Amino acid sequence: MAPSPNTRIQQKNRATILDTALEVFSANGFRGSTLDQIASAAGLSKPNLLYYFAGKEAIHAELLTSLLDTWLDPLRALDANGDPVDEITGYVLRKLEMSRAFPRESRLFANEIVQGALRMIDEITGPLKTLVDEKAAVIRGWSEAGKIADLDPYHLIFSIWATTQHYADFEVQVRGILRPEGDGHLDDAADFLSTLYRRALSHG
Amino acid sequence: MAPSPNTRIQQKNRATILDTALEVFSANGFRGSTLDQIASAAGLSKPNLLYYFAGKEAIHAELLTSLLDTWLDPLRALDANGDPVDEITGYVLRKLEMSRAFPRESRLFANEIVQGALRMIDEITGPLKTLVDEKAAVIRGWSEAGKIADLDPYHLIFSIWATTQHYADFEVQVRGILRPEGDGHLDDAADFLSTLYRRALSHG
DNA sequence: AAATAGTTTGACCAAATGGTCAGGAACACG
DNA sequence: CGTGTTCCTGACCATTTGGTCAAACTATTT
Repeated sequence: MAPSPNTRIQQKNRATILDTALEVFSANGFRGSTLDQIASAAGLSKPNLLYYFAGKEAIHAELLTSLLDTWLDPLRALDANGDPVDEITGYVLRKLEMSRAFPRESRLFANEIVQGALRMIDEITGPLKTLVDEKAAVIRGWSEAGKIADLDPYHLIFSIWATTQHYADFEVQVRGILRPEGDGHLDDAADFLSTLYRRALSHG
Repeated sequence: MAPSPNTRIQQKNRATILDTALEVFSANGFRGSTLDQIASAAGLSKPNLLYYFAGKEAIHAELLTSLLDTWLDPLRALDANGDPVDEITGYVLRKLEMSRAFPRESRLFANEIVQGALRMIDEITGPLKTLVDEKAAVIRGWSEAGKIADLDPYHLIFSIWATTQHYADFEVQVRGILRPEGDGHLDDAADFLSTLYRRALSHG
């Protein structure tokens, strides 16, 4: 089990391990990553790594649970009292910024969910579903009040997840086709997506 | 190496192996799948499996190359001479049907691309990019002729890939939130997506 | 039926991998 | 300084896994 004290060394090494593990897991998936790989990339020996974490699963689990919260912040910020179209396009842009700033986190989740989300299913059917249900109700309210076009709110949210996370999860493909330098293509994506949703949501 | 003859037994067993391997690889990723797993699921012994294929990589490679072609058919069918909005929404719906009919293929690719597409990078920067460039030019032509709204054609194509494949790749998440029985939610997705793109593309 | 070609398997192997453990090194503190 | 605690490591282990091989078995052909 994890050591009880919380010294400077503990904090530093645990942080290093988690950051390195995020790098490795997001690039290779859980089974594609090895403890040796994580340990050596973190500049630690394998036994030392296992001094800080109970095992491979424990590191992975800690990453998943600690990062999911941050991942959902953009949706939480969707404000029922704001301007409907601005709120939704704002959500789109915040989510896209997450893909720019935290591509590793996005791929960590993508790896997990594509393979059946064995280790996340409770989070999905629990807190995630609750949050989505709540925000979907808000969006449905806007539709029914005639403030935005009539679109299924759940599928709207799915489409926002899909289009924004695509730039992180499928980055290699995007880069292979656009051949961009740096991440300027994400600015184009921001233009495209805000136009797409603005046009689709606004009443003609 | 693979045996040269092409007997009935060969055809049957190779087909069985490929189908089983698709099942296993798409559910667990390359490194998450084992030869024993594939062999026993296919009802064969491991050495017998390796009588038909040179190795794990060979099976995986054959799946990737042989399925990519089918995967791109919907985009190939986009017709420069058709009605622009109908062509694009038709493409969206064909792609969504692929997610319904071939979710395993979708997840096979998703697994691969999320992890850097090491084994597919040539296909991406080659044939795939060529096809996308060609169709993007068609769409750009429609924009410039004022037949559809002015939207970046590359990001439009990315958004179509993202939104449609989402239902296959992230199926667990979609099901966790919608809790649908069967695949009726894909009909709702079809409605949603055709409305979304129709509204965004149409003028006025 | 004999000969040939094609198919299947049990036994085996080397490498990789997650994990353990006893002891040593570094550190904190009275 | 001495002592207890925290941190780190080399050596080791069991299991898994991709792959091999010789031998046996089953078609197919002549």
